[in-house]
Amino acid sequence: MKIDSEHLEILAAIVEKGGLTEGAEALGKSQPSVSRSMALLEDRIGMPLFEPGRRPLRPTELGASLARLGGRIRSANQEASLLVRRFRQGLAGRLRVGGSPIFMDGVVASMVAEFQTRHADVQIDQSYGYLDSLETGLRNGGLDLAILPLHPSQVPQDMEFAPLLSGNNVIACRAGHPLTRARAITLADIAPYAWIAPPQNSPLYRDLLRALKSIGQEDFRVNFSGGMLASIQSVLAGSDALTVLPYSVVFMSRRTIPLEALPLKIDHPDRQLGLLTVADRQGPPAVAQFISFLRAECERLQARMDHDQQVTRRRG
Amino acid sequence: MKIDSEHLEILAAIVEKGGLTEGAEALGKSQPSVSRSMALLEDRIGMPLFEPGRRPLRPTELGASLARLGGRIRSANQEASLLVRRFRQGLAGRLRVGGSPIFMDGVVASMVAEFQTRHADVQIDQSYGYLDSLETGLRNGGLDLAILPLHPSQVPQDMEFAPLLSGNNVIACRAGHPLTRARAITLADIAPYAWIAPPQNSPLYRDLLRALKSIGQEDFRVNFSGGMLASIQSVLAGSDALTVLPYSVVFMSRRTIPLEALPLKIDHPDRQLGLLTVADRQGPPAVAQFISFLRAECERLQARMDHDQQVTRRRG
DNA sequence: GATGTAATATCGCTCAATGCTATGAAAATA
DNA sequence: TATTTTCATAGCATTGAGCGATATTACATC
Repeated sequence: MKIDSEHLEILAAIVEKGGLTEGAEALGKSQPSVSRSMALLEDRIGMPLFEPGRRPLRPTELGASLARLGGRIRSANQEASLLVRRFRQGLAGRLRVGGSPIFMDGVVASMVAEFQTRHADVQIDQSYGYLDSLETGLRNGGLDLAILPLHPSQVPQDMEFAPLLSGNNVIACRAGHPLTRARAITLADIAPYAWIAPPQNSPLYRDLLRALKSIGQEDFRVNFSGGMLASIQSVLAGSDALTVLPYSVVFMSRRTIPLEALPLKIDHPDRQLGLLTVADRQGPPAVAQFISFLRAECERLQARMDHDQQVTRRRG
Repeated sequence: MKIDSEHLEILAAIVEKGGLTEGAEALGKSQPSVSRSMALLEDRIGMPLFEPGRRPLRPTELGASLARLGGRIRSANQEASLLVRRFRQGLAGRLRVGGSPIFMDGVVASMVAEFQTRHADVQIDQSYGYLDSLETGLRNGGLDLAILPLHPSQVPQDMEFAPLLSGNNVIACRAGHPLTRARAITLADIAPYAWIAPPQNSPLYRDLLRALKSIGQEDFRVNFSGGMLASIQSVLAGSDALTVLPYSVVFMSRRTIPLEALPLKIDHPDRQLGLLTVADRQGPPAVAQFISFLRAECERLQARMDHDQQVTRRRG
């Protein structure tokens, strides 16, 4: 025999409030409605739930026991309502974000930290990849969101790209690197130093090649490769090696890792770091929350970077 | 916004069984029914519960979370069903029993112990009283059952009395008491010994007076009064005092307390120890269980007592 | 790919349950 | 006893659950 959970919840409210009328009020129902519900329940289980002929309706032993269970049901139900509300507001849920490694590690991760301090119940699953894998991830539903540098022409069919930051790269080195003391840097100045190479298949690696080509350096020596950002930062900080990084990454790293960008104009690709999403799919609300958060954060970051560059330029 | 608990239960079943069809089967409902229920729930909360376009229907993050809560509701509901079933069979519940002190302590308590080893979930609230207080207790619903010695003419209006044991009293003393060695006891033999008196307002006290009168002893000395059975037993066992007790109490006590009944015919009242209940009220099923249990136990006890008395008589 | 199979969604229908207001009955309180 | 409070019942409209029949869609297998 299956008992209607709704009935148990009503019973719990009545017992808790100490009377049918008050219970009905607490439930937002009319008194006759709950009265009839209880009569039906008593009929079904074939036993009295309330002591007969007592006016402030008092439960029998069985009624009290069932009310306890009804209370458990009620609390589970309330928790469910709460959960739904939080999900709707994007304050709970899971979020699968994929992106290019350097940018995710160097910029996005700290924003994730900030986001999670505000929305503690949003779980973020991060993964790494470049355009191809991210695109398929978005298409098959394995990703809600991709973050990567992209040229407008590269945006796949049926997808939307929202720029977050300018994608210009710089040549990075440790703070206090000999080259930072030079007023104007020539090809000959750079030649002696070894390079840290990003992953071979990364756009950043192609950027490195292009950048060096643009300043006339065709031949270069690589002394470290294959590392993710944390490794690159360590090698960079502990040696005189050079590498190519998005300016935003260098900028964000300054607090903890003493890096500098060489004041050297390099040919940077016409790309922007941004968000790639499937066009007509909004996914869980937490995605929208995260996106708007990211945009706001990046806007602030961009402003700080612009301001910083102006100051540097004026000084230089 | 209130979520239908039934929907959460259905969701839990679907997620647990890994598919809508199997979930429906487990719930004993048709597949279209649960499909529509889920569609309705999705409509209400305004968010998808299942990943779109997956054929062995897989829950979204939200769906899985709600399913967990649905599981809690389901288990509470099942527990409720179980509870009702146990109540109906009299295997659970609360039982308020009142009775005359000596008999409750000396006979009923050990039967309660036996009853509870079989029906662990029946809680028994025992109280003490005599006819008047027991009757009002039964009438106002404070008692489910009364156990006391009663003469048929004393049975109140609208109540039923079911005899359990013969109510004859005996003069009790410690085993090895000097009087037990006498072949025939005379009034002069008894005269020197002090008496333990039951409570002044108890029927047993009146029985004591009557018994002594019947054997011609008008004057007697009381050296202990006011004690409940455990005290009486201790005083009895540790001294040469005498008292009047129902034979059944002496009989039941023999195992632990070495008592004997004097082979002396006393005028015992025409009463029987039995159950008093309100006529047209069956109360909780546990009452019926307990009553039938008591009757069986007392029948066995009566048989043992009869047998024992025959043997004693033959020997004596 | 094409096709067959299994899983799910939709439709049309009936019936049970819930909702309300109005009102009656009974217990508690004065 | 009179009055108030509290619960039960009646009547009626609406919603949702239930079913079978059937359409649709994803997955599997060739």
